[in-house]
Amino acid sequence: MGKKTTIYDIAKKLEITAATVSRALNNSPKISKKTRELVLETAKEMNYEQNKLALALKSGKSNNVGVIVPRIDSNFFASVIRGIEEELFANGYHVIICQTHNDENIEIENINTLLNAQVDGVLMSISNVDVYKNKSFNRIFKKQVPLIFFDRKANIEGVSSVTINDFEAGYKVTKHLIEQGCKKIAHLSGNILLEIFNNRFLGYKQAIEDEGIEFNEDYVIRINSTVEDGRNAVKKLLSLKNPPDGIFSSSDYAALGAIQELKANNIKIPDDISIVGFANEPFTKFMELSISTVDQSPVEMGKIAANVFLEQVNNTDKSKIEKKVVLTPELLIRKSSLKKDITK
Amino acid sequence: MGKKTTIYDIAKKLEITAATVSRALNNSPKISKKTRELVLETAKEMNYEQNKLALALKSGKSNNVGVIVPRIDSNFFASVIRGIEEELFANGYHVIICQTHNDENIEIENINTLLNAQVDGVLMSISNVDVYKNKSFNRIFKKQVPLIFFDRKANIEGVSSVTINDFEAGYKVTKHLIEQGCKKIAHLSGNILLEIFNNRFLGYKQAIEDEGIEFNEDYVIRINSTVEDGRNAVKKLLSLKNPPDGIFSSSDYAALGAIQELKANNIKIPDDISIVGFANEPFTKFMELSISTVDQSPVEMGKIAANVFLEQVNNTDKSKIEKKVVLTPELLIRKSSLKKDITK
DNA sequence: CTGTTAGCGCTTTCAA
DNA sequence: TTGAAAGCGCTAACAG
Repeated sequence: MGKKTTIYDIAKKLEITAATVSRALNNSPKISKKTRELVLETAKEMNYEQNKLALALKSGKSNNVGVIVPRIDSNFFASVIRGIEEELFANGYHVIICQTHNDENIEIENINTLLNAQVDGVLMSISNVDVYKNKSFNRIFKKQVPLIFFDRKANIEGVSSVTINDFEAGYKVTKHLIEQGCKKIAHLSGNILLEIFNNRFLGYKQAIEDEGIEFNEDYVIRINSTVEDGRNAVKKLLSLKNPPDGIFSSSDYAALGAIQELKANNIKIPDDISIVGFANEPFTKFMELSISTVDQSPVEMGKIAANVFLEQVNNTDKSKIEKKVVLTPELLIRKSSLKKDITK
Repeated sequence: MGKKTTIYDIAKKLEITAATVSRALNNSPKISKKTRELVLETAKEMNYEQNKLALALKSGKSNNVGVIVPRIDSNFFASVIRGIEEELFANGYHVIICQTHNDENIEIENINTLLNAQVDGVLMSISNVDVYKNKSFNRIFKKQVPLIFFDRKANIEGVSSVTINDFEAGYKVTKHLIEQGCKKIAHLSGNILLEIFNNRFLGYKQAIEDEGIEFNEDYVIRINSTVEDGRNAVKKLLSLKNPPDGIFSSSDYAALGAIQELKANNIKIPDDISIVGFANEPFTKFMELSISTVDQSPVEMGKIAANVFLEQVNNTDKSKIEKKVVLTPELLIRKSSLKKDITK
């Protein structure tokens, strides 16, 4: 009962050979209709189930892909994974999840164990910018396992990636704030070593310069994407001799913290200070004072990353495919940055 | 370069046999210190990496477990999965994610493909109450693959589960509303066929009866866990000749919709109507009018489910382990149900 | 159309 | 302490 039936069992029963059974099961053309039906029938009778492990060992394809993210319990990453899973499951792949918690050692370990498990590909959002310099990381290239970055990528030649245009996002947000009448715009940034944060910052900078506003170093505060850091950043900003009248936060959570702190100081939003976040976390929409933010279409990002992987893995000829997909961010203007007295 | 080195390669180089290499690599006691060191050394030199697939085929253990949830992009499920992954990765297992989108056919298909992939266990939150009656589902018992339910479980003898005490949760919430002075308490329920929703409902009913309040069928509305359904439910409630003064929603999203609709009708929360949700979704805390809710400690739930699996899989003797873990829900009282003029 | 054979990479008796 | 050989379950090349 615990023992599973193999193709040998059904071969023996039918007094044929395992190869024939295999052919029948796989709809090989070189088999008679009669035996095929017979095999299929008795296979069902005997509750035969294909052992994918044997197939995997034989073919060298596990039909598993690894997905590595900092953590899964953030709406953004969970949504990307949702997209990946939906697309890949439909193509016969399973998705193995790994979290790094932004720990470089764990990140490397994840890659190692995934490769040992013979995954057919790795989709990841890097935690550590320099991870690709690690020796273990190079196994992925040596083994020629398709690697696709999404969102937090490293810039490696020959490696595909799916991102949004963070520069454009930063530019759009800043432009929007300026159009709302803001002249002194602060920026809550993240780890500038990560491309995404650097690009958002560069977009911000470009926008204010394009509008003839002078760049002020004091207005740029580098923080983590947390509510608390957002609050602290605002404390710092308010203590400036010339505090800002607009804030572009690279994180919704920090934007939330900023709003809390501003309210605690009886500062009116958006009239005194307008604010825009980033990522379109669900709560931004639900607040009474809804928070303007940037949508990154994470589910679509996941689907596209999955499809880039599929292309790559199905690409038979030697030509290396390198695909850099850049999605257009969508600025969602909500109450936190929309002044009522402005008529456009 | 693309070809990976096997134990045969290193055996050949050292002019020993693959078996010896295997023993050296696995720290078998029956091997000389000298050859072991030699093997380990050249293994490193040749960049040897164990092929887990071969091991899996040989041993019948894949070191993968499947996790099946309705969808991954909800904070609750993502958090449970986070807990599962953290616990299982530390024990050498990989987590394969599957989503059902509440589609029974997909749910069955997920189970089938996971079993074919030879997972060592399945942790799931069921989408369809009757899924266990499906013939395919029974493969899981025939194969003796450990099965653990979390949150949305079916009541099957011999199957372990990790849940919260939903009855207690429903009871606590309702009692709290009564203590706040509510006398006419409505309940937004879910699919009553799922134990979790039925138990919350039963807790609710018990509480009002314990307090001498008459149960009113009109106050119980069965909806989906969405903002829109929450709004519609409130519309219905407000149209009653005797509308409620308190609402216990089995879903935070529905609670949010309810609040939106109440506000649209200029009804004061919590003074005119108090409201409590369920699940402690992040947004409930962030609203200006923060929403009272029930925390289910999802990360811990995941960790426990993982540990129940580990116990089960490591249990060598024949004795069936059936473990039904029931966690205590925590009522989080926030603004939406805390009347200022009440002094306790 | 079907059978024979070999092999994917590893572990594990059984002998030596 | 090491070697030889079998086998996990499947597929594919080669014969017939």
